[in-house]
Amino acid sequence: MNIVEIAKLAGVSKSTVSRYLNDGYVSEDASTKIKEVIEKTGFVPKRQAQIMRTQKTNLIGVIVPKISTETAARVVEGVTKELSKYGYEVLIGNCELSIEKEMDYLKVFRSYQVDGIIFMATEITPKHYELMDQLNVPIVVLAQRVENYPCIIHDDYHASRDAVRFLLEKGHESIGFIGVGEYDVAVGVERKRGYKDELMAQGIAIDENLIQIGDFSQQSGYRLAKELMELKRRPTAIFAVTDHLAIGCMEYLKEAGYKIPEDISVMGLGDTQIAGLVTPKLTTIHYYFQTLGVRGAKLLVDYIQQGKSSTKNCESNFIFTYRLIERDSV
Amino acid sequence: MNIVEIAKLAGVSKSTVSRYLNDGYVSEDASTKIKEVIEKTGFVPKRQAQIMRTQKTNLIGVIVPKISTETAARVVEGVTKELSKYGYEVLIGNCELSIEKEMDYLKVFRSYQVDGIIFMATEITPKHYELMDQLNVPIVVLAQRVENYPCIIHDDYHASRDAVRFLLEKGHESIGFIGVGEYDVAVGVERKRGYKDELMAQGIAIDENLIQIGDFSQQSGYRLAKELMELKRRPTAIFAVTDHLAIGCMEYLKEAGYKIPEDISVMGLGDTQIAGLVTPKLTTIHYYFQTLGVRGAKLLVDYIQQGKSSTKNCESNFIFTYRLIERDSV
DNA sequence: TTGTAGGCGTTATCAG
DNA sequence: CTGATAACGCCTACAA
Repeated sequence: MNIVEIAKLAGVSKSTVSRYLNDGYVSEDASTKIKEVIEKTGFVPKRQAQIMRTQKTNLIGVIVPKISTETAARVVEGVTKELSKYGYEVLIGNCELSIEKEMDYLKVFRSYQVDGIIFMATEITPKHYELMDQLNVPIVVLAQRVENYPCIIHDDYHASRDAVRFLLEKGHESIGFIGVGEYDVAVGVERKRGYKDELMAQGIAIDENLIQIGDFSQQSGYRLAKELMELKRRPTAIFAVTDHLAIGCMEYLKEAGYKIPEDISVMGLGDTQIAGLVTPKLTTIHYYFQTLGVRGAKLLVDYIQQGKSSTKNCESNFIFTYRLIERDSV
Repeated sequence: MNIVEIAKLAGVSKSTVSRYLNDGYVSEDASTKIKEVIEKTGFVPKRQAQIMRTQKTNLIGVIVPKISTETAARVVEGVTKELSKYGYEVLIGNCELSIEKEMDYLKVFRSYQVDGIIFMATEITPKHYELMDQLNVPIVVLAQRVENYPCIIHDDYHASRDAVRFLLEKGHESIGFIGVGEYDVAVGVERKRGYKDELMAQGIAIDENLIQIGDFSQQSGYRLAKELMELKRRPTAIFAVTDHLAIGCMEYLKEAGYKIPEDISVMGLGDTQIAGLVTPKLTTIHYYFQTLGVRGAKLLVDYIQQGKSSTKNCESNFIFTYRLIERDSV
């Protein structure tokens, strides 16, 4: 069923049907006739053909590291919600933590001629840059700072400093750190930098033994907490760079018979759902992931509406604020 | 940049380029020449034009009630993972719990001529059926039983019975029930039916006071637990139809000074991430959401490969099993 | 092995 | 206000 058949049935030309569907610059007679036929047949114009003609897909590609991750899901929630306001559809690229897949989706999205791309990144390699540069479509990067492209991120450095300062103010001087590898700049580099800088700013020497690095898993938090507590000079508080790590950390501590926060304090970062559900409730820093998604989507839409064919060198980097949530683990 | 320009630069006809891109039935001379040009220009054939010609979009529409929900995210993880194996791209329809939006996406997906639809449903209305019937595309429904269409669901009825039986076997005879409205058949109807049937099967009379119905929120669990505990004839165990409700329930119980499971037992259903993280760890029933997504995707792909233009009356309903996870709350 | 020509379903331009 | 006609970029007979 296509526009020509509708035209035939309604006894008009296909241009008239097309006009009816778009500007509506059609006589009443023709209108009612066409309307009738369309309703009877359940005709819907094909987007592919429209796209072919107009070169506007109304498609946005969204790349996420892993959709079943709470943070990614929240970001996507925000992105889709905002985008649907503007009539965009979302092509989702779930990368299952594979960098190859990120590249693949970048390419696939190009072939689908998406109007724009939201890229929730973890690690950005030179190859990413190369691809992004030849993409010719507005791109907004989320949750990771990136050179030459607009990005929206949380202020990891200051969030981390604030967390440490909070612990310091509570009287802790020996603060263990559970982090992740530096390939992830936001989580691995910035949050560690915040930790160190805050300690130094308060005149406390960095004890490298207190700095433990693992991966993102809960087990990692568990294991590193053990390391920390088996040190001769044990910390009185532990700051983990994600809630997940903090939960793993608490799991070990509870098993080992420590009372939280009496014997040792624990602090996380991110304020995922579980933070308010564990016992004791985790003191952490709230990150506005959904809002991040909303803002990222809005920014992308702005670029598209400005007719930009690339956002390279559009260095409008937004840094999101955060909020310290005091619960029961410190 | 299109196939004609490439042809011109390579000194061949556009059909040769097209062949190079597809079957590859091209002389070596031409091949190397074309390859060179494509690499230099970074040309990528446009999907829209291909689709136009081939009428195959390689697009699958996925409708979810709310993507930031852990269950939905897990299902989508499975769906996207499986679909990407077969080279499909995913258009995501995040409905933010609005039935209108479900309809909208059904329509949008039709206009994009998706090759198939995965529909993670909550409530299915006659209007849904009407739309689905005229869609002319394979549809697989997930997590909700639906007439006339293939669907994959968890065995809510038996899961619920098993949960109750477990409680019974632990010596509880007065079991409170926290449920949700019947508009959601899987969660609202089936799980309640399981509860009642198991009690009756064991010769225990149904006490309607022990059956409390609310919404899906944690607060609902909290509030209904309160109702239950203020009853004259208090239950010694509570079965909540979702983990979330169970968590809310536990929250109230702990606040009110009850010891779990000494004073009262709590059981959930779903085994979301938090279940293993709360204190005490929640005894619940594990649901395989990601696998459900995988299987749903596979089934859809099968239908597509069979060339079905509709899955109406393809009543291949799969019922997924589940697993009772015994933790510390019973 | 290659090129020519036609068409997929729209929208946009331009006369009428 | 309406209709004919030419694209959009690709694939695919068919002929050479």
